[in-house]
Amino acid sequence: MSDVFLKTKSLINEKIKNSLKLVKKELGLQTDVCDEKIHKLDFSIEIPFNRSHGDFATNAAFILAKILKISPLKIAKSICKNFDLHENYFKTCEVAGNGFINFILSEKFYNDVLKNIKNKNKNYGKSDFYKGKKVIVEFVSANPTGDMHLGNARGGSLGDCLASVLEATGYKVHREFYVNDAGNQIEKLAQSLEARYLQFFLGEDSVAFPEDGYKNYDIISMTKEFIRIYKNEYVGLSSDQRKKALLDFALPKNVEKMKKDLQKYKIKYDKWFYESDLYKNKEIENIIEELKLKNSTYEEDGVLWAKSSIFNCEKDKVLVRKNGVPTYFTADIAYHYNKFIKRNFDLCVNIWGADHHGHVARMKGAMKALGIDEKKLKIVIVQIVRLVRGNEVVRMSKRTGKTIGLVDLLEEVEINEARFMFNMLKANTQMDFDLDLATRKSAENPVYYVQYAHARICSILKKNKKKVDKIKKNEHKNLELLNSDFEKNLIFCLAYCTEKIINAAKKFEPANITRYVLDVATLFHKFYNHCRIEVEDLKLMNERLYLCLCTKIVIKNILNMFKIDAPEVM
RNA sequence: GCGCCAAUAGCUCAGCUGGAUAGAGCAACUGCCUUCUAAGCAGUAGGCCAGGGGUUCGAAUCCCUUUUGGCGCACCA
Repeated sequence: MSDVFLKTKSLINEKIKNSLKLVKKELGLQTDVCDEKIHKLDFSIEIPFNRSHGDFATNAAFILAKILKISPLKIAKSICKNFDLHENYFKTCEVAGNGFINFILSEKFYNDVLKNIKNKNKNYGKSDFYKGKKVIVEFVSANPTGDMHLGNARGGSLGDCLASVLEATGYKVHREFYVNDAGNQIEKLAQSLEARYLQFFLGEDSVAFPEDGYKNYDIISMTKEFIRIYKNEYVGLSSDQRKKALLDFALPKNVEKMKKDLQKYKIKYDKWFYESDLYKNKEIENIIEELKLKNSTYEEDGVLWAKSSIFNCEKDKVLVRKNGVPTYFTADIAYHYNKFIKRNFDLCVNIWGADHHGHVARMKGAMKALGIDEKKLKIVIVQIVRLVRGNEVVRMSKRTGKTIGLVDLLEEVEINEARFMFNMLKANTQMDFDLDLATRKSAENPVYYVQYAHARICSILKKNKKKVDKIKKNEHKNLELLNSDFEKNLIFCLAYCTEKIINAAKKFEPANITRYVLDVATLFHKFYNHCRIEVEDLKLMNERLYLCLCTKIVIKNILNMFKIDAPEVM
């Protein structure tokens, strides 16, 4: 059974178009005038802000007025008169003063919505909108040179939830972490490790620490671990041998740590893609050749430059340095070429921190230069996040004294809250993560609000288990008793779950879903407070239990999608 | 200086491809537990959608401009 809500919307479009022959005749026009233009139209079907206007409203008359050059009001009246209301979800079709056309839905609509939810159960909300297209979502991709920061925590929660949203709309989703284990910053890491290693044996003063090296504590403890095993056997060897040994030791450990830390956020990747493989497989060499062939580069003073005109950036960018080492940009181009051409993804989604936004245009430019449709590369920019306790900005971890990072956050906040809070706001909104709020176990904390609704439902369903079991088995035909605004509003809200998820996927905004599930919880709490479920009228009681059951399915599906617990008891 | 992103209630934010009287949560004030979970509900109050122009039947939304903030502008990643 297809989604009732989506079906209803497309029915409105269809039926309006069907009515147009009669409408035109009535208005004294040729019946086929402007047919071609009209055929292409997609009228906007909206849920009116003020629901007393109706359940759906369309601006069709305004759009048609422009084309047919007749007043919207006249057109709207005629459409309403000729709109076929029979045997479907519409009860009435009315014209508002200015030309909007409002529809009120019939019992059958509400009936079918609940039936649909019950039947689809765990699959309710999912669709095949994107029909199995392959998408790769690359997120976090932090440098393996130190701890992950708060931005990574936000990007991680967001990327993982976004991936789930895309999955729910029929995409075949691949989650990936790009490990920058090559290039400049790794050389820097090697030099830092080497310096610490030599300092240990030769004394701090006799070995200079690289000026822009990594000074953090991890480097020292990592070196110490290395020394515990290999002692001083690398002191006398060549620098290259020493650095290689140190890197071979440290990098896998760093990557392992990142894996473990991200798992605490319930994030699991399908693949950890190593930049170094691009070098090993000569993909970087190849991409340079490819770009040269496409005439998007030029050489000057031993440096290979990307032409700004082609790469869509202000200045020309370096692809290969004077010393022969390709830049990060070049590796990234090769990486994306790999995603699109070698692995054949239909869509690549990257979650980047706001500090990388300057990279967006030229990356898209690079795709264009390679003949890849740049629209297939979607880059979601995540704005910075600050940690706040009340009015105070929190910078340091109490325990470690260092900048608070991805792991530190989970020492204060539960994973449920972290995932929920990070997905409350649009990616592009700067965010203050309020520790006070997130740790508060009260109504102000939105996670609890939603979970509480779920637990409440579970409690009442459990109490009436026998009845509920029957409801699950039986076919419900008439739900005419669920006729209060509280009940109808709730059902209506449950109805557009699938559309919400599709829209969230279209806009790459999982936050839309977080807010949606909050709406569901709100409407449930209202319903619960106004409509007693355990009433004497058994027929009514059954219908209300049925509504509870369906609400539970929706809330649970969404919390599951975001890997947030849906407790049965609170 | 150039570029990207933003500016909506006291605070944090929604507001779809332009649509009807600009919404929610928090904070403030008032009420509701002998009845299914009060981690809940009902109500009151709160706005020149940063300022100014334009586009049209219609603008918080689109275009231009000014102001303010965040972030970028490496042979770093």
